[in-house]
Amino acid sequence: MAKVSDSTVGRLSMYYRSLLEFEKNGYKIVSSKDLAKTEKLTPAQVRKDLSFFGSFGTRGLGYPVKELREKIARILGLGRSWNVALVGVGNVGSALVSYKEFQKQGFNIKVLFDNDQRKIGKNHKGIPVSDVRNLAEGLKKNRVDMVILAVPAQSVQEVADRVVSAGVKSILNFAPVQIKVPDDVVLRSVNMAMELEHLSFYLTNKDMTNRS
Amino acid sequence: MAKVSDSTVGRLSMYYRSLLEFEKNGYKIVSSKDLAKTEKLTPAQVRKDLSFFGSFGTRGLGYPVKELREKIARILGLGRSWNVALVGVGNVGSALVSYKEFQKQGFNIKVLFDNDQRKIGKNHKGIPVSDVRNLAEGLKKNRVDMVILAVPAQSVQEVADRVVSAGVKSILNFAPVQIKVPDDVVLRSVNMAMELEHLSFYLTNKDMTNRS
DNA sequence: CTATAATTGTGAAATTGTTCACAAGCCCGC
DNA sequence: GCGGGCTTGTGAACAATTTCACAATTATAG
Repeated sequence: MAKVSDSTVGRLSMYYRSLLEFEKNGYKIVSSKDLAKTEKLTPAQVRKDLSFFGSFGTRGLGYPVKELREKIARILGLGRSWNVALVGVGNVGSALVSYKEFQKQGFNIKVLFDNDQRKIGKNHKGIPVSDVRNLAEGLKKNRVDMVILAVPAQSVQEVADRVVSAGVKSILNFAPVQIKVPDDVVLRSVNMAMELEHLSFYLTNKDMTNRS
Repeated sequence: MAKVSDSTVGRLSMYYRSLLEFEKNGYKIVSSKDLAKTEKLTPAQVRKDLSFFGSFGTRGLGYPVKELREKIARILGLGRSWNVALVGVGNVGSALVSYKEFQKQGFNIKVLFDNDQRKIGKNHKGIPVSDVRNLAEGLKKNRVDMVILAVPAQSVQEVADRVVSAGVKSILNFAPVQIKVPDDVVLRSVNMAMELEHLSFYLTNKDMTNRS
């Protein structure tokens, strides 16, 4: 199978959500054109993306909604439940714990870590908070697949290093700095400040841009 | 001036942060190589990105840290203060209000909107909460430049439409759906569920990927 | 004052990602 | 069971982005 780009994976998530919507509205079949329209893409893009993983449609007709959604779910690894840990029960961390979308997709936050003695040992929204000094132990005990980092910028690299040593292979970072991990660890970053900077860039330089 | 790609703008934000760090550590000059290393890019990429906006370095030497940081700040529109409104004072919205990074960069959340009568009229972390029914009015009164949407998925398009009619030209969306806005409005989206799906994709399909 | 070492700025080449265009295949009505 | 109308799947063309490679320029040491 050919290599798949990051953007294709991102779009798969979008198709998945669109398909849920179509399904809810009673559609049995959708065309690449339908899918493209809801996501502001071209039909060719949709077909090309899907073609990396097989051929799921019927010529002359379109794609069976339910089946395609299930196929994409399987591709994205949503068929199962993942054990997630979150480090840093501050404002952002706290919001993520309550973020319904995660549980809905099978991402179960099993354990929280913090360095604040007042939080350690208690439950936060029903999830136990452990001492971040026992990170490795806690990650292993809970068979954690993914770690979300919501710690301050200055400590995030150190925490990430310890997550990596504990053998976890995928990390989602919310601190506004670029962290470094070995090649076999998958890292995604959400940098909210950067997003606002994007906006201010566009407002400041209305011309010189590539927006489609 | 040539068109500038989205990825270039994103990297400018990264350079900006790196330069702040270099400056804090007393560096007066950095090379494209130094900048590249901290962000895991190639030196050529750094130079190419900067070259879209002018030539800021000295051959044989490198870039003056302070000056380059200031130039990038100006390019990104960080020299000034922006008026920001946030709609949806739930978990995510609440976390964003306390997010220090925003104020630090000149993004001032001036007003909050919600539809919960218990919140309306009160202050939330020092910022007044208005009724979302008075959105247009509130946006105008506060001369809002950017709106952050942290409302539930099912109502986000409707709210976005009203933000657009009120004349606001840039929106940062945190709801996990793709919303539609006219071409002259800049839209960025942060979809946290999608990020975890990315991770689970990579864990599920360790091969077939393009990760650098 | 010259040679040397370093590093930028930038066309050109290479790579990656997107769109086009069309053959192949399927459904449906007659 | 044949023809018309659609829509998929995909190689090829095109577009965008990244990397290469090197001339131009500067600082510095001798």
